[in-house]
Amino acid sequence: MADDSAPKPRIRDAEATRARILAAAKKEFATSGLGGARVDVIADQAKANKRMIYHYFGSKEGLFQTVVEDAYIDFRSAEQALQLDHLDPKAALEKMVRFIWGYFLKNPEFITLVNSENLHRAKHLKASEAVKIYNRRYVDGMAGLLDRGVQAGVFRTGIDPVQLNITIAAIGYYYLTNRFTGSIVFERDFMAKDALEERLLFNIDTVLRLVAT
Amino acid sequence: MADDSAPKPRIRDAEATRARILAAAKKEFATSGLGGARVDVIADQAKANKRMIYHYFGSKEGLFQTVVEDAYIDFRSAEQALQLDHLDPKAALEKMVRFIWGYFLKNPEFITLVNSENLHRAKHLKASEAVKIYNRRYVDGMAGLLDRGVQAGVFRTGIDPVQLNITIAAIGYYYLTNRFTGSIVFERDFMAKDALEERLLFNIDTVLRLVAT
DNA sequence: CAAATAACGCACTATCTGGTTACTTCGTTA
DNA sequence: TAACGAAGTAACCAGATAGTGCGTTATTTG
Repeated sequence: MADDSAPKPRIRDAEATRARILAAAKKEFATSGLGGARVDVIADQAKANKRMIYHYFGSKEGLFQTVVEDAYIDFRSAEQALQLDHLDPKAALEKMVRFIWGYFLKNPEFITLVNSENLHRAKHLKASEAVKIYNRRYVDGMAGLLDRGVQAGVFRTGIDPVQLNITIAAIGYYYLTNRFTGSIVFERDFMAKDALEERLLFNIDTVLRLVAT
Repeated sequence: MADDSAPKPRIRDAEATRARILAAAKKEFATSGLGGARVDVIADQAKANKRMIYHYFGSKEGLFQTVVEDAYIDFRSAEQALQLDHLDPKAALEKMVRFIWGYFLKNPEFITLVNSENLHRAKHLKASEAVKIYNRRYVDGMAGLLDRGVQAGVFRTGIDPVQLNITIAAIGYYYLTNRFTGSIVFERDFMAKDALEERLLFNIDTVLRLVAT
């Protein structure tokens, strides 16, 4: 491991090079998918040599795997940082819906990476124990939130936190991942400011009605 | 156009060859995406010659475009055939949710094709006027259904049929398209019979609560 | 039945692509 | 400071890949 606190800038910097490759790969894989992505393009964009990619990641698929795993962990980490405990259950749930929507909106690569990974039947994520751990913590948090709501008499009982989480993600994810075909077939601009705001409010409403007593 | 009622089987059959290519292409594009799909594989699978693909469709992208457009029209056509008018509004809406879920489940290629098309920013669907027409008819149908529900006093007013339709599709689509990563991170088999049934019921509940007065 | 038309297929190519070989340069430390 | 390992690079390769040129054969039609 490199010394993060090294004061003098190094000309040779393994960490930095690795990070540049990862950033470039994330972009290229997100834009073109695994099959469409080009290793040469990634090397160029990273201002690195193609040989370095194979040095650090072994293969194109190895690189893809790292990109996908990192993206997943980033997402769940950001979620974890939300601190919903001190909010009342309804407010906490609304904040969660807003957060997930905002994350998808600000990180469009996340969505296309997840799509790519599912096209390949999640074979790159299978190994990752880290992803499971992060997710368990998240589901527990959602279960706790639902319990609090039931105690407070504002949520109904018997809601599966996993189903609820899937639905919260779904109503944002689907709208955004299919914004191109959606804008054509429904003949409206899915990414217009008003349209985005309208969708978010509709989604908050959907979720609150779903859990209401 | 070929004569469908031709009594004697033809060795040379343009229609049939075209259809075989289209079917093989649908499968290959759905499995590997546009970038990952191989023209040679499509030709093989179609028991046709690669030359025929270029004869009928001009290019790999031209073939992809036809596949995507056909898939879209198939979906909306099936939807149109539902005949919801004679059902009471709640039953009709539930039938719609069940239909869309069932369609996604039985036609997994549809989902991956739509994902691919959105990865490419819907550039292949842009030209298709047919798709828009089919969709308009569908949205009108949904609007009519909502109106009927309001008249009958079972649905609330002010629901945008487009938002509702997006949500109905979303809660099924997301679950199914992300079933591979979902099964890993949530540590349950998304495609188990029980899990599928549970998800469908959860979704019907979600939609009925969303429109309830 | 002859000629035209359209379906079909072989064999080829220019280019691309993931991956590698062989080498140089830098930074650290014994 | 010598020497050793790690970072970095350019040139290269074999196989793959989208796309074609051109000839052949079946079907239709005047």
